[in-house]
Amino acid sequence: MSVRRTRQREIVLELVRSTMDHPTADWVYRQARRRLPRISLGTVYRNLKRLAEEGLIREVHEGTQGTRFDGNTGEHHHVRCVACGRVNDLPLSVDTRREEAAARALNYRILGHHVEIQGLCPQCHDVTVRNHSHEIHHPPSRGPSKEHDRT
Amino acid sequence: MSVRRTRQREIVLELVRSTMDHPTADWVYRQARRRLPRISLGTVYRNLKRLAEEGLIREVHEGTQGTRFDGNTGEHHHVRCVACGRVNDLPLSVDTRREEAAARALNYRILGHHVEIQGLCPQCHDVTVRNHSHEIHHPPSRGPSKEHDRT
DNA sequence: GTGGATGCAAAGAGTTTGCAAACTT
DNA sequence: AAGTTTGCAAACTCTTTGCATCCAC
Repeated sequence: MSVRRTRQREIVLELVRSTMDHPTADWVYRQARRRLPRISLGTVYRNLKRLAEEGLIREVHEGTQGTRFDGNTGEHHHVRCVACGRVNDLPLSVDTRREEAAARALNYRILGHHVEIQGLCPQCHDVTVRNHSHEIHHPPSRGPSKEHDRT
Repeated sequence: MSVRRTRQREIVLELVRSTMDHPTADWVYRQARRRLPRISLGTVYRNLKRLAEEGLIREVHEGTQGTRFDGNTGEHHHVRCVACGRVNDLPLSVDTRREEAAARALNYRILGHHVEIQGLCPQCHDVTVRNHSHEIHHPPSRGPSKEHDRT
């Protein structure tokens, strides 16, 4: 019933909090293995899920490249690169009162909201321009290029 | 190169447009089979993907229960039930200019935005209340109850 | 006729889970 | 000692793909 403090749990939390890159489970796994070579992917998933349930980290869905995790649990929103899947924080807040009123009118009980801006990150934009692609305004829904790996 | 008009493509598009329920690929498949018993799930996926690329329908991600499709391509936002995954449209628009300015400051090229309100739909709210669960404010990230199937 | 689209089955991601052993309290 | 958590591997879900056949143009 109670939460136990294990090295794996500690490392997973530390890693998610260590970066603003909204890492995927796999990234956390690969990093964690550098400090705890025997850690398993299943354990990483279990810890991520639990930490999110406890509210210590946040899950970020949207995009098809798998769930991402966010160590910043304060109120903020996201920009997502439609090409590589990268996510960055946006500190400002939006007024969603009208949406929430509309949702209430549908008899929803409102719990929260999330704003996501979609775009091309600097790197992907450069690539697109360099290839003088015609697809700037119709980028593929699944990222063609792997995300520029930051470690 | 050119798009061919096939019965499968027609039916998939019709089905996605026929409902405001933001169906999953599987729902479209099950419905389509009633009219075209030999249609395959692969074909449904291929058509959904293509129709989305062509802009005739829209993909809605977020939530872990798989991608959903939206026949309404006009500007609007969504409420999602965190318990059953159901999605409804919200007609109003939000002012995201400040977010977009922030994204631009990060050198993103902005392509669009999406606002999602999270909540409990009427049915799931009722269930939660009836069970006097303690989890109203911490609902599980993966829906426990299957979405109330509307055919 | 020709190239795109389909059905089928197999393969791929990403994520979850059962179980015995290991560890936390 | 009691009960959690782990590692491992198998299982699952959702989605994509290879390929021979089929069909729209």
